[in-house]
Amino acid sequence: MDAVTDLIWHGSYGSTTIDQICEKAGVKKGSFYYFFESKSDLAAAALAATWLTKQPELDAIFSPTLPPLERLRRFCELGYEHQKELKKEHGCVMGCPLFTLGAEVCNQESKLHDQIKIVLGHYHTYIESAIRDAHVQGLIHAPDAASKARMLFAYSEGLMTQARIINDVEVLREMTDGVMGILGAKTAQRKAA
Amino acid sequence: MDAVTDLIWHGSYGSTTIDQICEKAGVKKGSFYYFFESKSDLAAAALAATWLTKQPELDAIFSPTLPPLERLRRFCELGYEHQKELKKEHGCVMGCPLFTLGAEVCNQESKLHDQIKIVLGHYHTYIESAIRDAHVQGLIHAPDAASKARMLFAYSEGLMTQARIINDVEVLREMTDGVMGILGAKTAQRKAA
DNA sequence: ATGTTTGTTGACTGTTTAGTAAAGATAAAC
DNA sequence: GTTTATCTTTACTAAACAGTCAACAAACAT
Repeated sequence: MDAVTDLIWHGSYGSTTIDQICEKAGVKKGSFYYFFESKSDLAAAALAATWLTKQPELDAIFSPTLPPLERLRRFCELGYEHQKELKKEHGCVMGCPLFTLGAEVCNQESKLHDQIKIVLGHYHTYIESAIRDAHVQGLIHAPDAASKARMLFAYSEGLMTQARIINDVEVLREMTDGVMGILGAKTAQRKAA
Repeated sequence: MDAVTDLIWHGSYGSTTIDQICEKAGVKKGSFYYFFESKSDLAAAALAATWLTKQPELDAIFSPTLPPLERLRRFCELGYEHQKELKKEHGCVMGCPLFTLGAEVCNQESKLHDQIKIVLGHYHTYIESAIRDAHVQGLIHAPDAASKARMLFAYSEGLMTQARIINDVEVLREMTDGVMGILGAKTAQRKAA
């Protein structure tokens, strides 16, 4: 699973072959087919496994005990730090694997596509919940939390993907300000003034 | 070129084979290699050709004779209408081929990647120019037009990609309001009030 | 008419790929 | 210690794949 994650992330789903996966994992193809029935099957399993390790981290960041805007700020900063590490390690900005992969396989590999939609939905839920809390607490004006969440989600994923395309992690430093700006939060308003 | 555009757009770059391209184009493989030296070469050429047909359209939308916010509004609405047509025709939301493809091939196919960056840069330029004009005319407060342009770009491309992933064109209807909101333009402020 | 350029074709090669199946290993269960 | 279940490997097939090349056709210039 680590092997397939690395290979897809570095290259793409389509450019990753089962032979490559097996070689990287140090496993023969027969073994592969003993556990998984196809590449998409493995990819979906790897996605689910990755999510299980990410979930506690995100639960901590989006803990309701934290001020809602602080949750979003940490989320943005974590994304930046994470990508920075990946760039150091792999030499290139990876972006959000879910989004990149989702865009690639959405019209083929429906099982994998479904798995991606589920995990992306989780991320969306975190964001929407933080926005709703922020609105209730009067920190921002966002009567339609779902709509604002879609905006934030599109922006953050778009920025991640842009960072990948131009291979520059520094564009992600704008994410916090960008998100706060979209929310009309005070930190950004103070800055604009 | 039409064939490769369709195939990549519907599926992905990696899942598109030269045989498929030739079959769809009604051409034998020998002819293909007479004009192009590889799949990435063809894809880059197709991108450049598509851009040449798009450019006049965008020049019209982003004409300096139009009010700058009107340019952006039309840009968003054109994106929605265009995707709606594509959905009718192909049965699925295609999103922005440049962005999807760019994210897929950025760590391989450097020539194609370069071509993508060039065309994406053009789009960026249109947006930034409209923002700068809007700021000068006092329609919005955006002293750093480049930064705002990056935001708008990330948001619009992110939303396009999201539409592709969830195969729903209706999320794009929010783009105009979203863009105006990010810009802090009056239309959105009025709505929020 | 004849040679030349420009393009097209089919038939081919060798490689990579997904996927299979039978034989072999390992270790726990009885 | 032998059976059984769980894995692992080797060796294979058949299809898909990229890429080549000599022969063929059409247009066109001289």
